[in-house]
Amino acid sequence: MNFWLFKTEPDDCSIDDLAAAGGTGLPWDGIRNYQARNFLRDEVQEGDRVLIYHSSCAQVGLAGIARVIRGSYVDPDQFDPNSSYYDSKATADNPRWYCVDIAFTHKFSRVIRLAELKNRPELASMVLLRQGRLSVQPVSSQEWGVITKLAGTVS
DNA sequence: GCCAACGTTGGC
DNA sequence: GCCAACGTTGGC
Repeated sequence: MNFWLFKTEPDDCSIDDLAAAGGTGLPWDGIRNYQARNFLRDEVQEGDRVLIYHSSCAQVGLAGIARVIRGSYVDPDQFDPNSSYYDSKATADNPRWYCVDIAFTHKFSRVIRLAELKNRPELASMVLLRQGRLSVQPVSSQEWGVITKLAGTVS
C-alpha cells in the first residue's frame, strides 16, 4: 500500500465533488504529463491512499483523503476527438495515457495550506515542495503521518 | 494578470 | 542529441 498526492483544481473537481460521488468514486483522468502518467500506469494500485491537493484557487493546499478503488486502465478520453484531452497520436494498440478511479474517504476540517507545509521541516523533502508541475506524486509514509496529524485525522 | 519554473516540440 | 522557442502549470 502506497501513498500519493493528486493535484486538482477545485473548480474542476474538488474534495466535495469527490464526496458527492460516494463509493462509486470518480475516474482520475486527463493526466497528460509523462512522469505523472508513469506513476499512474505503473505504480498506483487499488487500495493506495491519496492526498487531495487543491491548486489554482483561493485556498491552495491539502483538502482531504481518497482511496484508489481501481488500478490503472487506459484513459478513454485520449481517443475522443471532442474531448479536450484528445490525443491524435494515441491509438488503441498503442495508448499513451492512463487513469485510475478514486473514491472519497475523508475531508479535512480545514485546508492545510501550502504555506503551512512549507513551514514544516519534517516535510522539506516532499515532492510537492521540491518539484513543480507534477500532478501525481508519491508521498512517504512519514510525510503521510505528519500531514494526517496536522489535519487532526487518523487514517 | 504576472511570471518563474518547468515540460514539450522541432530544426539542425 | 542539443538547444531555442514555445506552451503550460500554478503560486501569488
